[in-house]
Amino acid sequence: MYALIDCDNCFVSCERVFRPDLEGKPVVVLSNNDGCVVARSNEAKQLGIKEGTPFFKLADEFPGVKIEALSSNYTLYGDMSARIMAIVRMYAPKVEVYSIDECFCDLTGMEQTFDLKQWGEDLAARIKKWVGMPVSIGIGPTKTLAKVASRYAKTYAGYHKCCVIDSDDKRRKALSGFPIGKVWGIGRAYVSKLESYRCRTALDVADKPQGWIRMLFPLPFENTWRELNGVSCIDTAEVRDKKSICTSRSFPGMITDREALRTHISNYASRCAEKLRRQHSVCNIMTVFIATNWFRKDLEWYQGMINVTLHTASSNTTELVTAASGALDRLYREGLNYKRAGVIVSGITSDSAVQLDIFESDVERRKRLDSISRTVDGINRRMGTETVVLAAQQYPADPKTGKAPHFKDAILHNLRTPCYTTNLHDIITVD
DNA sequence: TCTGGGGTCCTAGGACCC
DNA sequence: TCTGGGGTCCTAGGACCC
Repeated sequence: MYALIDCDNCFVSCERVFRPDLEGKPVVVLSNNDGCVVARSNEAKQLGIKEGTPFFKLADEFPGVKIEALSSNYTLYGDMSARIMAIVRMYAPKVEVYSIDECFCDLTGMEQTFDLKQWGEDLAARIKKWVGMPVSIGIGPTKTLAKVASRYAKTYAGYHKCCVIDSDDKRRKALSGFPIGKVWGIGRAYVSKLESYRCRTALDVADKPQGWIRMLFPLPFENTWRELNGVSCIDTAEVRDKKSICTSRSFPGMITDREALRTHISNYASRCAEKLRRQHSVCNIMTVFIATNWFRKDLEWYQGMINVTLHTASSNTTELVTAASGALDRLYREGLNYKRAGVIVSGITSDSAVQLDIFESDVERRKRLDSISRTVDGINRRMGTETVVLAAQQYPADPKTGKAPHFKDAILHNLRTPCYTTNLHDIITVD
């Protein structure tokens, strides 16, 4: 059996722990640059606010409605998430953190000693009490069915935050009331295809013969079908190294200047290098892209993407920033208004087995650069991110303060709440 | 005026090889 | 007139997830 522990409206609930005044109100949390709605409270969902709605459209779409909007505060959400996962690990031996707001537990063998329904209810109550986060727990013989169960636990108060599917009767009953589009692994495109075959509920799909599924759908869909029928085939993944790592941003305004773009690209490359080193990896392919604003139909649209192959796989900041900077020069076109850019690294392997380039002329230089990057990581860990950066990463100084702004401040977040749990200056006071 | 960021896997098609 | 069969690698794009 598998359990899925899923936070209810995670980002909104994190904020409400420290802002009880937000209880009962429609609350939304916004993406970077306060762009789109990425999380909604139940009240906001009931109003009909859709995920992904641009923030600036909310006022038009819901005139006269008071909606509380907050910038996203990933430092806070990440810390709250870590606390929740720590509690789950006290309850189950095998935990797979699936995303910031959910995790799977492999409950194999626990059925014999635990009443799983009670186990789930206790865990949900514990998380609520210790962290303040409401969670819903679904338990079933496959991960997909655990997901189905968690949705029932979330929707109906009668389940006391935990729903268990532990018999074929319960499975069929749960699936017969479950819209096909809510099934894990079935998105928009499959829904319209399935509907054309009169499949509306999850049970309609589950009851189709395997040959029919195989003929009409790609391979991964067959796994979903099996899982709906109680055959587990999505196993608990151990924590794996990333196969690709991306750092990209949209800009608050638009950028035309090549050097301003270069500063951003350098920071993305540097951040990718950090992420690589954190998982003890190196990469030998780098993709750099820049794009203008897709939504501005009045301006020229351009999207450019370039792959760079590194002769020797690397994770040091200097080499990756140099590569990215060179790519930018090949991509850049004069006179355009750029809105988005990013760096993706792939061809990722372990840093313990780097194949050196036969023509590498200066192996010592490479070693020095790697060692500098490791030292900088250490300083930034102790003293705060971006304490030390390459000159290429530095933004022009603010004329008023004389200080160079940080990369992390290059995005807008006007409605940001404090980092209550990670910054001593932000700790809440009680009068 | 203002429209996010980070992943995975699969497939189709083209270039190339024998 | 009639033009095979078997691969690899790469890229672009689409599907899905959070």
